[in-house]
Amino acid sequence: MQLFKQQTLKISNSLSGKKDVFKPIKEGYVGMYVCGPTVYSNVHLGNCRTFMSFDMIFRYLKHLGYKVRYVRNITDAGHLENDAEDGEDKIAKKAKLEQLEPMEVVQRYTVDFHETLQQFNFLSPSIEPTATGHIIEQIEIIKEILKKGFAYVANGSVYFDVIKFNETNDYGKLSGRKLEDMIANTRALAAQDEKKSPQDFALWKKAEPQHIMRWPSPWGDGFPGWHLECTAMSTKYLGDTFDIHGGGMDLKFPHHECEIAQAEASTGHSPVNYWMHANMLTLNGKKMSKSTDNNIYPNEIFSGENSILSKPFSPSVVRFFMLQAHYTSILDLSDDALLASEKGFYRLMEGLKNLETLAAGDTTDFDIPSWEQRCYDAMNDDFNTPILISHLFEAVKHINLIKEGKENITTKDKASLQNILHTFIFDVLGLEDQQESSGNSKTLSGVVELLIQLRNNARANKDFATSDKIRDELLELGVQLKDGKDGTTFTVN
RNA sequence: GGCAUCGUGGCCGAGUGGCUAGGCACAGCUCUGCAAAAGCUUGUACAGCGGUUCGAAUCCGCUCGAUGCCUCCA
Repeated sequence: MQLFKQQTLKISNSLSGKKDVFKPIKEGYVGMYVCGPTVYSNVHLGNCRTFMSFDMIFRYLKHLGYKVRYVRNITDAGHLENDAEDGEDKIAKKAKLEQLEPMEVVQRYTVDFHETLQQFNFLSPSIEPTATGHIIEQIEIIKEILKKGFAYVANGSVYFDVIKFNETNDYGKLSGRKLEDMIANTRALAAQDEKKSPQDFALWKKAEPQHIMRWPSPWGDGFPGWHLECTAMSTKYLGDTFDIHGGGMDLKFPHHECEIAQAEASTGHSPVNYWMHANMLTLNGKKMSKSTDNNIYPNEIFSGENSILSKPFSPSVVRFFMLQAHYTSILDLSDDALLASEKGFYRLMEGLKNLETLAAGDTTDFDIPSWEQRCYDAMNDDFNTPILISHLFEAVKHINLIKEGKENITTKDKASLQNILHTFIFDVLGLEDQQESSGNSKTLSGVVELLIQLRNNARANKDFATSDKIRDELLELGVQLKDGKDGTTFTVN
């Protein structure tokens, strides 16, 4: 069952800039941390893509037999609007706006987040820590960084000293930036007096009297900086050095760069072996963003209530659509692309159903073991789901040929094929056959079967007016009849 | 302005120094009472211009274009 001993997994590592062979720190175990959402509004589809990519990665690692501890945080405090003096906490700002308690805001959007992810069939992470639950840990790290001399206190706030850090370490190694360039290109911001250098970032911010969310600290009442929470929570649950750290591409700089700096400053060594970045989902060719309103919410897609798409699309179709692109590529959402994915997805599900009904033969005209290995090869090559899906369609093609009587499969191979397909489609890709789960299916299929019988009787009597009427009217209701070699089947759209 | 990524056939989207991606759409054929479904076949694409090479869409350079980051964002 320890497939990882047979398969060589390669991962695109943003830190090395290459595809590296994955070797966990402790054989058989993987520690993975992914930056979760800031719960100050509903998750939009762009957010979901990142979490979906890591859900797929989590699933595949588990499938390979690794014991994975997957930590995905909830940012419920400390996320500043900007680093300027008037920096305001996103949660607190929203709370004032809506006349709610900050924790009420957090609760509302955390629930929304979970509900949305559930619809997409995400697995729960092993631990889902919150920033506010780890204030003590964050203060401890700040103390440690101060002790090492890489931070300074200014007027009740604590800042990370980037220039000092860069003397002994490499600030910018993840994002490919040089500190000199950054300094040369810094825009002159007003009210930066507290910071020694504009590149310095807050570890702890002093809370102004009107600030609602505040905690006591050795430097006075305040709240932690955004970058720090991920350092605190990742190292608390995964150790000072862990295997995989993931997140959206847009967090690479400065967020992840700062995480590296904080960890190296406090512990003296690099916190993460493999940095993974999921690319953006775009809409109208532009990145989805809460602040620019260029976004679409999952529920708007499921319900069809939006101005972009011609019809509703189910969560599995959306999931399939996203998995047809590699997670490191930018993907653009469009009606045409979703329509194409929807048809493809139904074809895949249809193939799976057809497989169950195949009659077994004496031989198999389809090299299943080598095909299976190609499926693994695709996933081992940096989780290449588009290639995996193309292989799945290859299997569908064979299934249809067998159904047509043009190829054969033995009982044993049929079971094996069924097993492999189920594993990849449902366990690894996390897709769901939503027609199956749509309830009432027993009644419906009974009724349709009856109509099929009536239609076949009519056809036998050459009463094509009746048979076509049954066929066409069923189609209008969304039931498509399919005349095959061994009788008639149907699908519901 | 700086850093980075990308530019693939009608659309979406993989990939590789020389050999079929795949899905959707379109066309022809097979099957069918007719369709649909399914199967088969065809399309010969890799932004432009140079260079390296026996050979490049794949490596290098330049040009053009797009996007991301540089300020909050997955």
